Amino acid sequence: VTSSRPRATLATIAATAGVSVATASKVLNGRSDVSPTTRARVQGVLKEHDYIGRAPKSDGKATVELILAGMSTYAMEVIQGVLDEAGGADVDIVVRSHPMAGRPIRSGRPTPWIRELSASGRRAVIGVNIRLSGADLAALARAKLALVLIDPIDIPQLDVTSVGSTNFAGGLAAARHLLSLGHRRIAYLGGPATASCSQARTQGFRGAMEAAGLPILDGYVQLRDFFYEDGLVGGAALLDLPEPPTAVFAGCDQLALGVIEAARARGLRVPEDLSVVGFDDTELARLASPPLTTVRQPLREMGAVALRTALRLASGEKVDSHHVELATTLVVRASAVAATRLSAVAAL
Amino acid sequence: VTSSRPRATLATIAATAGVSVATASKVLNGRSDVSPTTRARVQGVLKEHDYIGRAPKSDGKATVELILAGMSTYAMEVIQGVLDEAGGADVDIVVRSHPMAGRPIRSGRPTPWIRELSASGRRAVIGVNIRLSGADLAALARAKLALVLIDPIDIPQLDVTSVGSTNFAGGLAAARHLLSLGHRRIAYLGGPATASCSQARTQGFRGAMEAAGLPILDGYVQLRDFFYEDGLVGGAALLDLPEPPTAVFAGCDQLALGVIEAARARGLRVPEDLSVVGFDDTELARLASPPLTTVRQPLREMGAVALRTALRLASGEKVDSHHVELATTLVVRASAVAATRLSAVAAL
DNA sequence: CTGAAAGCGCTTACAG
DNA sequence: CTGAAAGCGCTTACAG
Repeated sequence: VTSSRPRATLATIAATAGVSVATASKVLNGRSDVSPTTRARVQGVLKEHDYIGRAPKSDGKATVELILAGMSTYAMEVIQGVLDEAGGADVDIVVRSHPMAGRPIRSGRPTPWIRELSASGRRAVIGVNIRLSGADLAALARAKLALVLIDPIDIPQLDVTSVGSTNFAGGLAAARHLLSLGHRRIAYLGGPATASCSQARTQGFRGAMEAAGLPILDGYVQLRDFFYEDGLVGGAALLDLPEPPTAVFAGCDQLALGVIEAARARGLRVPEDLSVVGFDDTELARLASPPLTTVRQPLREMGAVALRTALRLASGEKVDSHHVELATTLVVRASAVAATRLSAVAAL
Repeated sequence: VTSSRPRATLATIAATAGVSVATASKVLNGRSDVSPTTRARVQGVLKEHDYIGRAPKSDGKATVELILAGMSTYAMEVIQGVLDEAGGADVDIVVRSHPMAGRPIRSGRPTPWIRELSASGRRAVIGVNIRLSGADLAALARAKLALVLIDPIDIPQLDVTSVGSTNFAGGLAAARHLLSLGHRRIAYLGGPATASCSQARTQGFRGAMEAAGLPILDGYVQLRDFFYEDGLVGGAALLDLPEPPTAVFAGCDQLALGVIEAARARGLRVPEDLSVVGFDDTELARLASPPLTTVRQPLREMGAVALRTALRLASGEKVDSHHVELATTLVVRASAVAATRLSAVAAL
């Protein structure tokens, strides 16, 4: 774990392995005319020194790696933002998806893909909805790779740069909107309590209800995951309550769509019989029927900001704040309307 | 447009420009101690020869470029498929989005991004929903870059490798499904007549109707673009017909969602009052309310096949067929149901 | 199977 | 401002 020795050259590799440069070169290139023992020895040294060959032509385009916890309409917007910014900044973006990257961390060793990364000559890396262990962070630092996290699962840490959005304010705005529409029986269907963005939204909701002096009824807060299926079962649970809500605030658009479908399956119409507000404002919200009223996270802008920040970090600049939050805004479409007299009265 | 001269070396550049290698090197690296005239001359020669420097170390991971005509849930599925396959094949994928790349072609010069591409040492390129001019193709060939197109806009050409899906069979299956449900007044809302995939779907629809001995009523075929907004206005046009359809087959999922929303805006329920079938089976279909019955294109598999093919091409292998089509399948969900007695009777 | 030697493509310190 | 010369990091044909 030497912090910063100069890039290893074939000559030093050869010397360390006690062979000629010619032989080392043959091993490197997988030629067949090398004895197995020699080959093994040289390969050992090669690996040990993290040999990566001659420095790449510097005038080649910089490339930054974009790591997704999985593909989704959410990820799609972020990618779009990063790509747009990359076009202007003249950098290449290599995308990879690691479905495991959002899961809890076990070991103390860096995740395999971090090792690969250090050898690949990237300028920086951007992680979306990802969680990194201390070992990962250390490996990245050792490889001198700038890192920016978008909407990190864990609460923003001092030693990682991250960009998010104002989730608390967003939760507040969603609940207030429903309140201002005259709803009183408002339920919340949220994502996992372990994700920091999710916690903030939940507290925003609670805050608004409290400020309005309204109680949160029994069973009116459901915390699951962020998927459509969770919306389906969470929505069902809410609608099957003895005293069902007249409005549901869902912690993301997929959850909201699940609620809408759960309502439809019960013969309930949205927004006539049930108002629904989502969160994110991905493509899904615009294309839903009815079009979804939702809290917009500026995902494209978040992608663009992440890339700009990563590039700045990579060129050695200090960054003002290790965490920035872009503003969320309420986008009013058609899935939430004024509470009917009936339901408003029923709530008294 | 020389077909295949060896990679230019600095020595030949210098000779052509009538300077020493040292001077050429200085120009290449942007050193200041070169006279403006000399610099200009050398730069001219550099550009003329498409100078790209020493061949990159071959043992670095291969990287292939994925070019999208734009970001969408369709593109998202394809990316996912390419990424999955890339993980196994150990190649990096750099993604770029060129919103213009699907537009009609004007000039006889290669598109700017093709020029950049040749210098970047990619192993191959995959284009999604893209159209390439002869000049583009020639530039790619000159750079010895393998190319595979996914769902090309133009009819598959002999000199480009492409992968698509059985659009005609898909169109046929969609229409037959509606027919088997007892619908008679079936309309078609399709994408642009200029896209070959779109033409095939349209003909599939016509074929099924013809085989059933049913006429296609006046105004029952609407050809627009593939966007949600087109579904909205196309759906409106269809529903406002004096004799509106009882079922609509839409040429893609976004169009179908537009139709569903157009119906909702008129107080019509899907599927009770109107059956809708889509095409593609992107995320949108699964998450729609009601969940969309649609013709599935195996977009992930298409991405995976495209990458495998591109890699094979890049390593000099011949490929059996310059165009392969993966099978489409009808996915029955909830947006299309049996025609009500009323509408079935009305159609007689 | 190994390595001395020639060579390639490039860069850089330096003399003019 | 230019280029001859030395040098770097690597590869390859070939002698042993």
